[in-house]
Amino acid sequence: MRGTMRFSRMLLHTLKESPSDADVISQKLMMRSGMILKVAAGIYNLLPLGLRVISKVEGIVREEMNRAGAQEVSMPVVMPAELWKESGRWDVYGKELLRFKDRHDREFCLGPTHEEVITDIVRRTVRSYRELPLNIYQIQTKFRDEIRPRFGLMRGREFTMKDAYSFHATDECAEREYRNMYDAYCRIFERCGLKFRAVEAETGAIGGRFSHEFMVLAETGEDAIASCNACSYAANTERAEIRPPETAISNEPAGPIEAVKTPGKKTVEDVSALLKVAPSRLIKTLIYETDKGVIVALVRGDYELNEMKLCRAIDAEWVKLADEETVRKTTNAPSGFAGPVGLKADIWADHGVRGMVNGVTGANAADEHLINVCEGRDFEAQFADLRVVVAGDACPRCKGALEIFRGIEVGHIFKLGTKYSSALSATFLDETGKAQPFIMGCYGIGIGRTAAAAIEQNHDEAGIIWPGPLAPFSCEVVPVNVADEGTKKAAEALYHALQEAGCETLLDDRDERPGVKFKDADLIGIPVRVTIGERNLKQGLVEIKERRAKEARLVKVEDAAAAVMEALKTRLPGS
RNA sequence: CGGGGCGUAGCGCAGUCUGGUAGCGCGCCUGCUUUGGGAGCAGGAUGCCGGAGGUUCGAAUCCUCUCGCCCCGACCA
Repeated sequence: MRGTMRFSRMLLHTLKESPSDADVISQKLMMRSGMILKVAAGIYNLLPLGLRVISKVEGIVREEMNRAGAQEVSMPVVMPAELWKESGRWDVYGKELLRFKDRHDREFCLGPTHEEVITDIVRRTVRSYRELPLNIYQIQTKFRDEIRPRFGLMRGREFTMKDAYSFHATDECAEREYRNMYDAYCRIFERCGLKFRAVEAETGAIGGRFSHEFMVLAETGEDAIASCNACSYAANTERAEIRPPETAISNEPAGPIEAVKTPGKKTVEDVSALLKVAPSRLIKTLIYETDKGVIVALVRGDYELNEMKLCRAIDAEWVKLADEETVRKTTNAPSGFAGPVGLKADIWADHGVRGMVNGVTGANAADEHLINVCEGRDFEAQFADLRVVVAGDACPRCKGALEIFRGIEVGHIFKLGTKYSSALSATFLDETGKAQPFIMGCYGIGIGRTAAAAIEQNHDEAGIIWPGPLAPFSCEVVPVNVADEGTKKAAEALYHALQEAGCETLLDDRDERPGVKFKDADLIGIPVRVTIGERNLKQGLVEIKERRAKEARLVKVEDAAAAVMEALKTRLPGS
C-alpha cells in the first residue's frame, strides 16, 4: 500500500447527501465518504479509501493469527458439489448456498464457508498425529445468497471473511486451541479499538457443540446479548439461561376452576383485556410438532417462548409451531383456545408457570377460557427454562441481574468435534497406528463487518472518527488555499516530511474552498488533521487538530511533523 | 416467500391522480471574482422517465407483463 496520496489524484468522491437506500449510519458514512459503491443488492465495490480500511483490518487479523501459530492459505471461491454432497450439506444448506452448473453440466457452488474444502486438504496431506495440531486460515471472499441483504458491508451477500480451521488429535488439544483463538480474538478486537464482549452463543448451521460470539456493542446491532451486571456471564439472547425463580408460595386462596366465554379472543392481549387480568396471570399454551412427536409448551402470558431452549429441553432435533390441523387434533379446538387442563399430551412448562394459582388458560374449546387454573391441582407439567430472556432476569451464574445490549457479531469461534472429519473420512494415525477422525475447531471473523462496526461505534454528526489502527490514513494535511504560494509550499514540505517519517498522509491539494475541505476531512475521519493557512503561517504556525478532539492547537511549522508523530504515538497508538 | 413502497441527469427529489415542449437542488464543465467550516456571478453539458408490449393523433403520466431496488415479516455464521 502506498503510504501517501494527493486528494486531487485519488478516486475519492464524497457525497453531501446519503443515498436513499442506506439505512444504518455505517453504511451511510461509507457511501458518503466514497469508501464503497453498490453494484447489486448486498454486493459492493471497495474503492481506494474503503480498501485501505479493509486492508488495515486484514493486517491486524493476519498478524494476530500468525502470532497465534496459524498458517495462511487461500482456498477457492468456486467449489464442486461433490464435497458438499459428501458432507451432507448440499441438501441441508438451503438457498443461501448459490449453486450453478459449468459448461459440462457439472454442479458447483460459491463457497459460503470452507469446512469441506479445508477438511479435504487436510485428509489428503496429513497422515500422522505427529503433524498435529494444525491451524489453517484464509482471508477470503465468501458468498451467501442472503434472503435480505442489508446495512451495507454489515450484511452483504458477498463479503470478506477470515476463516480458520484447526485439527487435533485430542479433545484437550482442541480445547487449548479454542482458548488460544479466544485470546487471539480479544487481541484483534482490542487492537481495532472496539468495545466488545465475548458471549456464549448458539452454533447454528455450522454445527458443533459450543461456541462464543464476539459482539461489538452498538445500538444498530442485529443481535441482542444478555450480560450480567455482577459477573462475567454474557450470552446471546438466543441462548442466555435464566436462573429458575425460587418457587413462590402463593397465599392467595385457590378459587374453583371455571369456564368463561371469550368469543374470538385468541391473543394474550385480547383475553387479558376482556377478563381484566394481567398478562402475567395467563398461561400461554403452544402446540409444537417435533421429531419427538407433538409437544405442548407453557409459558406465562407476558413472556416469549425460546424455541431453541425447548429443543434442548426435550432433546429434539427440531421443533416447529404446529399447524391449525394438528392444533385441532390435539386440543379439539381452533388455535387460540389451547390450555393444559385435561390435555393428553407431553406438557413442558417454563419455570415461571410453576406454582401458578388462579391463572387463565384456553379451555380446549372454541371461544372459551378457564379461570382459576392452578398448576399442580389442575394440570401437571415437566419444568425447564423455556423462555426468552428479558432485562432484569436473574443471572444463571450468580446473584446478579441480566442486562440486555445490542451487538454486532464480528467473530465467532466453534468447537466442531468430528462432524466434518467423520463425514469426509478425514483421519490420521494415532500413536497406536489406529485411524482416528480429526477433532476440529472453526474460527471466523467478518472483515468488512468489523470495519462497519468500528464506524457504528466511532462517529459524530460530521462523519467517521476512525480508531487509529483502522484509519485509511493517519494524517491529513489541509492547505487552506492552494493558490497561495507560501501555503502550498509549507503544505508540500510537511507532506514530504511526514512521508519521510513513514506516516500515511493524505494531502488535500484540491483547489477547493476551505469549508469543503474541512467537511470532507471530518466526513472521512482521519485521526490527525494539520491545517495550513496564510494567517497562521505569517507567525510561522500551523494548526493541528485531532478528529476526536474539539479544540485545535498551534505549533511551529518546523515542529509540525514531529508533533503529528508524537500525537499518533502517544494518543493514537497503532495509527 | 408474504405484505408495503420506489425506479425520472452522477446524487437527492418534483412532475404521474387529471396524457400535450422533461424540471428543481446538489454535483460536473468554462470564465471572472473569492479563499479558515459545503462561496458569488455569468455561461454550459448531461435523460431510452428501469425494460417490453398495448391504448391513443399524442404516454414519464393510462393498461398488461417483466426486471431491479428498498422497507416490514418469516429466515440466517
